[in-house]
Amino acid sequence: MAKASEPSQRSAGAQGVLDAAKALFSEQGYDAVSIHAIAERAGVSKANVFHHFESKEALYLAVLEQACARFSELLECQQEEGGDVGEVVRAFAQRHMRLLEADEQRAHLILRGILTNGERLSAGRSEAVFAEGFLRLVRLFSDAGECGVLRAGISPALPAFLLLTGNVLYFKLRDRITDSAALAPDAEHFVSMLCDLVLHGALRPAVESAAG
Amino acid sequence: MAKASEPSQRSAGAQGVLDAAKALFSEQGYDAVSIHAIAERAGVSKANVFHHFESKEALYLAVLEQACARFSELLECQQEEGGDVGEVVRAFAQRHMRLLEADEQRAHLILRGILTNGERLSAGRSEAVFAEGFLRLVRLFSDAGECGVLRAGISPALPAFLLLTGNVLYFKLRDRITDSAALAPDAEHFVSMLCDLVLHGALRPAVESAAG
DNA sequence: TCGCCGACTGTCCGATCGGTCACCCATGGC
DNA sequence: GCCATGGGTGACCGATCGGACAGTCGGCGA
Repeated sequence: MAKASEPSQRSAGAQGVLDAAKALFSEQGYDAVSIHAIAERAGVSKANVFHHFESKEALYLAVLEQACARFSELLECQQEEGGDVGEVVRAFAQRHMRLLEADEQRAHLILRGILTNGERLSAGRSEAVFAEGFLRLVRLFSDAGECGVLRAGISPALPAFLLLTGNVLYFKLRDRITDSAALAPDAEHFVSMLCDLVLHGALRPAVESAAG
Repeated sequence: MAKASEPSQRSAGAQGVLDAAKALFSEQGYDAVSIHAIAERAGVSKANVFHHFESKEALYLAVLEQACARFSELLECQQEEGGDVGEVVRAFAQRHMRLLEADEQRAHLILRGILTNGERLSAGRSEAVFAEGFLRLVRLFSDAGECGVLRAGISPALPAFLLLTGNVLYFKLRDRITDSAALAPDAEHFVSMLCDLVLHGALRPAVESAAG
């Protein structure tokens, strides 16, 4: 039995099950999805699901693991080089948003793990991948703070928090706000405006205006 | 049978069921909670639950309805009087956060309805109560914008969005961030800092500095 | 050619799900 | 005394849940 051991190199059948599970879990959540539904979507028998994964929970964790792995990988592969703080932050935020949009199933899956208070199913992996991006951004602002670029009384964690959560909640809620008070025509505009506001609110005037 | 008709004046037994359901739904979600568990927690039989509520879904909606009603009521009872835009916004944000903290079960219940993409169970009521606060805040900034107080290129919806979602996500995530990059010592400090950053980022320099 | 092994399936299981039903019992107006 | 009524209950229902098991099939190395 292959079961849950090596995360790499799944057989075609196992990957099919994994893909079906990813789609269903991401849009309905753990409890609302039955093994039967996953098997049906994958075009295999229910028993086959248990052949590849030793339990429903193991399958869910495998789905989450794969989603987080790919997300972390993409987030990490590009290193921001030094330069203007504002530009680096803008680039990071845009990349983060594009990463959310690139695979909506993956994004919803990870966010679900974070937002549903880890009430069950460790999901610590989701938190880790979120924390990873968060801490990198915090460090960016923290360094800026040591150079005296931050306004007084602003914790470096706050702008980082606002940028990430702003992106995330825009991503989750955008199709339910459009009607009345429109936020932005599209995600890219939103991120641009968000960075503008946050940077202007967090950096000292001289530095910020010099930054553009 | 009383069943689901008048939202007002439940019998003691029915309210006991409602309270038990509220506690369980808020911390585990709809699917993960069984009628048996609710009945056990309320100290009544399972059949009794169906005596008071015609189905699990009706019970859930009743719980949500009561939670939203109380939240809306509290949000609405205090009218902000005119004056300094910054002060009004600060007062609103602090009140919003206190409302979240006053009843964590209620808050988690409403947020769950919003954040789990309404994948089932209308939950439109949660969205409405969220939208209510959001639109009021947007109008505030929108009026400010017409007076030329907003910086150019800033949509009035953006600072409103940031304040509300900032509060909400701080409320949901605070106990999982404390370790490394601390955001703020407590909720009140967080809201204060958040308002400072958002107002400074959204308002024109002259106005903002005059506002304190 | 045979035997092995992994992918895959049909069928069954006990548990639990949401929900129904007949019934009990205390109360109170007549 | 009597009956109507509403809160409350235990026993039970069919459906579905996650999971177990025995067995089939096809490819591959010896």
